[in-house]
Amino acid sequence: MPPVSALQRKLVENRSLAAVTFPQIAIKRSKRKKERCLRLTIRKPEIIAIARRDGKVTVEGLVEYFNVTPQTIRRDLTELADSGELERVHGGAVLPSTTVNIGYNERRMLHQAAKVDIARACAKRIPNDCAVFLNIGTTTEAVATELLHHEGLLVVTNNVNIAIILSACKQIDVVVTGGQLRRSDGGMTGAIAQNSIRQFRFDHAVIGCSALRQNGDLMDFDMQEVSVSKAIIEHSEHVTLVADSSKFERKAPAFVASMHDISTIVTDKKVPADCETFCNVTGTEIVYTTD
Amino acid sequence: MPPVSALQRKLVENRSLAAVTFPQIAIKRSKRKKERCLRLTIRKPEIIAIARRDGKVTVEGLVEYFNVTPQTIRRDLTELADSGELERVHGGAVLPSTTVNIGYNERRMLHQAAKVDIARACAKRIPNDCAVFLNIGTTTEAVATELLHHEGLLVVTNNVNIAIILSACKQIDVVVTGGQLRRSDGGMTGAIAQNSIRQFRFDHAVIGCSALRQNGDLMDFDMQEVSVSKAIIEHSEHVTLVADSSKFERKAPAFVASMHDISTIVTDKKVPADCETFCNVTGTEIVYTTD
DNA sequence: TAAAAAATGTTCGTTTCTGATCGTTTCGCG
DNA sequence: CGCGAAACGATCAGAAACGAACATTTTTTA
Repeated sequence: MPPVSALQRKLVENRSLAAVTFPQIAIKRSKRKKERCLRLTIRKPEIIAIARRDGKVTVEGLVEYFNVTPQTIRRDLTELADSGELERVHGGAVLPSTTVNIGYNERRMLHQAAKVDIARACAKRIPNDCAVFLNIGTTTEAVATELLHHEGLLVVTNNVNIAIILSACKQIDVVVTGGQLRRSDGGMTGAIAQNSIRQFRFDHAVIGCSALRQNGDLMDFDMQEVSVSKAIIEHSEHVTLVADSSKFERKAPAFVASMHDISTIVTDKKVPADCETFCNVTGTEIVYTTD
Repeated sequence: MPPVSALQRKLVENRSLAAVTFPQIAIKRSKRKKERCLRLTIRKPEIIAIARRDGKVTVEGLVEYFNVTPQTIRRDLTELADSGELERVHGGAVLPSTTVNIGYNERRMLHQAAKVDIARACAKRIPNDCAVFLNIGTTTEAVATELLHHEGLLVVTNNVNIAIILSACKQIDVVVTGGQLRRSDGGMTGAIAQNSIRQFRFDHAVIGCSALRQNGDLMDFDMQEVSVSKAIIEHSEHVTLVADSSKFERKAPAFVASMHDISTIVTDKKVPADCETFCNVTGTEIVYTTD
């Protein structure tokens, strides 16, 4: 028996030989490889069901259950992982529940330094003993952290993360609006949230947005959030927009509010000239953290 | 056919030869080795789930649970700590202090074993595809963890911890009632909570209580919570009380409900004779976890 | 019915994980 | 404060799992 290295060489030779002799075959091969043909096996739905029930599946267990070889199960799991329905691990697969939280944590890190600066500047402008609303968003979460040393605040929020952050502080009364919980960012929206907001009048509201257009319009990705933001603005005396400069370059589909509604913008870099002009017209104060 | 060991030896020889001949390659190799590649183990998600449920995990306990060596568990915990999902302590790991209230964590440990059993029994009796309410309480939180693998649930809760626990699961819609946030246990009460509850009709409600009197009256420490519980009972078809046996010996001032209102009690030890008699009268089913 | 395609089984080299060992650090107790 | 025990981290060999290529079986389709 020849050593393996010789075998490998031989295999390589054979392959290249085939390619040379029958190029059409080689082409077919590569084509088939490129086509991501997903196999429709009877096992897949059942595998997912088992994974949902148990939180995980093992190759070994599925081999026994379906009475097929491990290789077949691996193929199934690999494809389920490719399509994002499961997460592959050594020896099996698990539900991909963790991925959501990780995504949010990473997003939270983005522009972290700028956000902290913005949050600090924003918190400094909020006095003690008043009623504040904090909206969804990573920047508003940063504001919550900076508010921890204020006194006599009543903070209302529709962000479950903010609720947790502020629950550490005895000096602050926290009210949660309630509503449909959004996994991606811990936000609560919907009719319940709006109804709760309508029962208050806020001295200060701190809101974020997904994007800020040149003409000063606040835009967002989520329609649900729009109606909540509108309710907030309606019931607040002073509205502060916290937005790091990355928001100037982004686009988002849903109109939330115009600059008329905003009392103060806190940001880290020079806003676009058009937007600044608009702020002058509407009397919106611009606060830069870099001062 | 050469034995595998011979093959491996040959490979090793080749590698070390390469290392001698081209030292720069050896350096590359070692660099690559230093890169922390995270292992994809099937245990990690389960470890996190256990940590969320119990507030902590021990190396010893996990060794027994997974039937692997302490070294392997340590590796898992180290990596979970590196990625920030747990916090490493001597002998095990705990939830990161940011996610959960510290004093509350300790209370969560109390009667943990009984609570998990009760939660499991309770979750087993809740079908898929229905509307469920989960009230304040450490035992109801344990129920939430056990519900993670249900499908098609709408869960409404006035407990911010439960909202966080369930937000990990894509299969479950979570609605938060909102209300005044209580620092001590993450509960939300008050008019907002009650109003939200009134907008639903629940197939199942899971509630806890601070104490259970001999005559079957459910008692609580907090007046605020009483009106919320009343609203829950009013709007639920099936009400399950989860109460570990320590509740039988406690006293609490506020009357929440009588046994008439409860469909099922899930508990770990024999309820007092008087109470049992009362359950027979009211038709309340008693489920013991020790069965 | 035969060819083609898909699914499954088989083999083999490679990667990754696990358990064992050893030296070091931390914890608990006197 | 010091000591012993337990827990810890690094390292390495062996084992298990893995993926790629190929062979075989089953299903589809022309």
